[in-house]
Amino acid sequence: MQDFVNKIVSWYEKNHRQLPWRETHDPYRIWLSEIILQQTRVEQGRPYYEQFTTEHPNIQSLAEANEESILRLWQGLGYYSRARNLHKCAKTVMAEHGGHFPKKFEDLKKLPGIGPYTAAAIASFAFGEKVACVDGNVYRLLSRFFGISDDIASPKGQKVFFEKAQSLIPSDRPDLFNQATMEMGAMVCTPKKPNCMYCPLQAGCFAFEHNKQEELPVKTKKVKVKKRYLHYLIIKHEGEVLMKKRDTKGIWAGLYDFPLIEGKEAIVDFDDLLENTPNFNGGKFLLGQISQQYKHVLTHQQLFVRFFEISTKNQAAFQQVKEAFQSHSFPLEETMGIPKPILIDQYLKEHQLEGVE
DNA sequence: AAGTCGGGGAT
DNA sequence: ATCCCAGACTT
Repeated sequence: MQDFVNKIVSWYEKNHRQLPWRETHDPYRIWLSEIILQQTRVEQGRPYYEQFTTEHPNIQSLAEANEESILRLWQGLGYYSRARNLHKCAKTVMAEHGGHFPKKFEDLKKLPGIGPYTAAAIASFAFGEKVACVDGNVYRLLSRFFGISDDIASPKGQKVFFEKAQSLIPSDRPDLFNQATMEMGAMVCTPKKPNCMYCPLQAGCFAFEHNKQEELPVKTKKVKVKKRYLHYLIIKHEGEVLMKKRDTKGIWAGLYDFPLIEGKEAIVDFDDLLENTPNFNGGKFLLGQISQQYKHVLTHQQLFVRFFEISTKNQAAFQQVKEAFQSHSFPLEETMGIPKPILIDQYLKEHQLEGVE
């Protein structure tokens, strides 16, 4: 299969995109880019990479930052456990590895947030180790070219593909091979309507010959989408608003949102909403605007969300509600710097949250 | 092995 | 609407 390697590498050398993390061998920057790019498109991740490297040019800087500032930088990227593991990993590298990443694939894999793919990427791009990167692009490319129909969602299938890639990777410039397989998958061997007419691997491709581009790769994993009905209370008092840090499990872990009332169905007016809300002295609050219902779609959940704006001039009542929801009070102008789900951030930006006082 | 975790772009 | 993106972690 020397031919496969030669074709793909020479295609890469002529056609690849210029990306900032390809201009360096700094393991810190390569690691950072790989974490950002997990399940994330290059064009979505790129500005975050620029922000992170500007703000934290080295791993020591990142390790010394506090977690909330990292989450704030990550805001909008999703899969926030990546950000928390990023920070944890930086601290581990500083504390246990003298500020230098381990160089071996097997050792890299032990660090938080670094799995088989990311370990292979760092080991090959930063340190030249001969270990194959197998991401979604590579599954697709290998599956189609070689006609491999193992399920890429199963550990067994992942093993098959890793071993196939490992059998192909050349000792000379393994990093180039890894970049090339991923770039081919991203630019030519795309999920829908692959560009077979421009593909240097067209001759010899199983899927092209048998017209099975749409059936490969095989992926069984099925996602069931849950519907949830969220009712946020935006409670204000003298220019301050209550916000609550979310638990470390579930969606948006570690981010801030508002006091939340969740129900099995949508609630439309204040009376119904506050009926089941403990410690809420309705008489001391002024009920303000009720927002439209927003539909926020995630991979596993459909969220139907409505915001209820409430204010009070009574300090004691405000304190009482604050404690009832185990929330914190922030000056409105400080909410900008707090890490939030994109939904909350957009609502805050669109509604200056003035008025009702 | 199955479930969970975001937001957005392409089709 | 559906799929999936330079996947990893938890149960």
